[in-house]
Amino acid sequence: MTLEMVAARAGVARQTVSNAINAPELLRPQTLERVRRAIDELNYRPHRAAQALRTRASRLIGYGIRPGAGRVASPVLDEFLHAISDAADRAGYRVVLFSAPQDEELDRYQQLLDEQGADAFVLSGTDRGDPRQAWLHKKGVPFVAFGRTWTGRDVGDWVDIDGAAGTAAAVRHLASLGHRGIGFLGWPRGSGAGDDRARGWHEAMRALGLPVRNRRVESPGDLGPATEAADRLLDGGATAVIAASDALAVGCYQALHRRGRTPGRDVAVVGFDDSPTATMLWPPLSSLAQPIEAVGRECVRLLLDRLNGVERPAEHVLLAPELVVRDSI
Amino acid sequence: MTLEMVAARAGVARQTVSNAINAPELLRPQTLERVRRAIDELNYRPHRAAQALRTRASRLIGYGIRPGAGRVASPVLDEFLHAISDAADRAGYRVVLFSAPQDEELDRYQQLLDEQGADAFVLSGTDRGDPRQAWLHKKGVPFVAFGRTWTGRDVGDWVDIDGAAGTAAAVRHLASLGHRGIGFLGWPRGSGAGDDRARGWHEAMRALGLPVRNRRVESPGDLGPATEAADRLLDGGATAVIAASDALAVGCYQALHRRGRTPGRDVAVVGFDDSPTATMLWPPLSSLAQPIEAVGRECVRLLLDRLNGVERPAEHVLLAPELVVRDSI
DNA sequence: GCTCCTCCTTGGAGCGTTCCAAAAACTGCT
DNA sequence: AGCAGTTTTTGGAACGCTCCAAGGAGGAGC
Repeated sequence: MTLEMVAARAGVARQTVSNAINAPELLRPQTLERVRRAIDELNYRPHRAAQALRTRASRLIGYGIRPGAGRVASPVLDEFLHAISDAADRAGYRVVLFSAPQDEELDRYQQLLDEQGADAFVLSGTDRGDPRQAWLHKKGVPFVAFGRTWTGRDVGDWVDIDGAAGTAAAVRHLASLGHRGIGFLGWPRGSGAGDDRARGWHEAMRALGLPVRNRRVESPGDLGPATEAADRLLDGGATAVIAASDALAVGCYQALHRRGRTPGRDVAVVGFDDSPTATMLWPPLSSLAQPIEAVGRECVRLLLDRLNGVERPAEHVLLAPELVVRDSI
Repeated sequence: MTLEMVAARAGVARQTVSNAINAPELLRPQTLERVRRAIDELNYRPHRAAQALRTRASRLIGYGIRPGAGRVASPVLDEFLHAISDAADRAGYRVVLFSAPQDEELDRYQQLLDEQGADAFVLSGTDRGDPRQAWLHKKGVPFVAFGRTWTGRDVGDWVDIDGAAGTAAAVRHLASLGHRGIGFLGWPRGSGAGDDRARGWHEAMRALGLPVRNRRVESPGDLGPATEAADRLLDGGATAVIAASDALAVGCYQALHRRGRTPGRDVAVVGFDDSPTATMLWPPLSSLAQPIEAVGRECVRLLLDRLNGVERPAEHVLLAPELVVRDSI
């Protein structure tokens, strides 16, 4: 099925059919109608490779995945991919996956560009000093990142979760219930997202005039270490705990159980991520849900700007997580 | 960067460079060497769209995702996508995502075929009577499914987790520890995977001469219902419980806690899926881990056969889950 | 030195689309 | 009806690659 065949059926020239699809305003209404009917009848769809060859645009968005990272990589990747793929689809783009082992990451991006296998990229799992942003920016390749580089010198568009807004909202919610001893159970300083979430807690506490001294603890790991860190908060008399992740919140649950206390009834606990685990705990864990769907949509929106040649300074979008209240409060 | 430019540099004809890449055995060693050097020096990579146009093959593998399904859709999708994308990459293929809402699913597959946006498909989330397999088979489109249709009339290749082998292994493991009252906590009859897992438990029990009467319960939902179902097993004196999923196993944990009993010490509990939640529970839940990575590799292996025109009857691969023993046993 | 044969290399054509410039069909006005 | 100006339609060329059939180089045999 080609343009030529549609053209024959509609009794017009090849180019006229092409125009009917790409620039319908050029056709006389009755011609357009005739061509459209032929397209429908034949169920014609343009051949993507031919379009790509001629227009030098693949209409594909590259998404590099780091093999071996396995299930720990990013628990939300799944949903994020759904979201960007869905949003891209609506704009006529598709997401193509490629493997990008960390040691030859940039080479793989280069390869995709060389073979014109993608017009743009979506990055995720960005961490402090990720080289990809600067590299892509220098090459003038459109891209958007889910996550900041935390260097303060971001050169491209990004969308991220406003961790600070999330923890701050949790603080305010807990304070409105009468809590004054609200602790923060986080990771060691140095990680961008971790520090951000801690900051939100800290600022909201100060804004409310609540004491922060000895109310912040750091856990180097998820299970045992988190339990010990939570112990310190509880020893200090905290009546509520906000954790930087659901996994850390589980540590707090353990610490409470060991003391014969019950999350929710005795001490309020709030996690972060709203992972599937949250509803499986008892009592169900309240958590800050990341609006991943919205992140994906925003990423694609920003990317489409670039793909359409819109000139504007780098845009940064922060989306606030939503506190999902369950019985742990 | 085109073939022509590489040819100019190597002092040969365009076609010779193409041969150097696609049929190196046709070239005299010294010519090949010369061409290879030119390719390296210029960092040449064939333009995928041009290749696709000429060879009528996009070297893309389509993966349809059902939008809106969200995080519940498939907890393992993430890892699976990594695996197939990685394996495909090694064979020069890439995975392209497209949205396929359930109500117009086949149309979307058709669309991709019409625009030659993919040469083959990987299906997942197949359930009883999934129409996609038969449809693709009729059209002669290469595909492979992660999961059976459970109709007994599968027309194409598939790879699946051997649920029965998993639960059977769990039964044998528990029996070897001296358990005789081993219960099965499953879903209502009618789901392919659920019945399969129940069957493995049933057959292994009988093979070991252990009683199955009143040892199988069904839970229509995850949390409350699962706890009640587990209660019935415990009332019946079961000393070990094998659950059809980690979520159900959590129900069993609840039932035990309510009775003041401890999983592992008092009653052994085994889940299925080895989800991230398993390690976050206390005590850490033993579970049957699905070899998703291997499933992905096998899927791609089968698919490549078809893409390379290998003629053979449909092949079905069953991969056994691995029992990950933690403190809940 | 010539022919014949084999092995290697080459130019032309075409995949299906869009760009471009030119032709054709209209329109309104004399 | 004829003309200029505008709108609509058209055919040729090109994107970068691989297929195909034909050309050239080199070696064996006379």
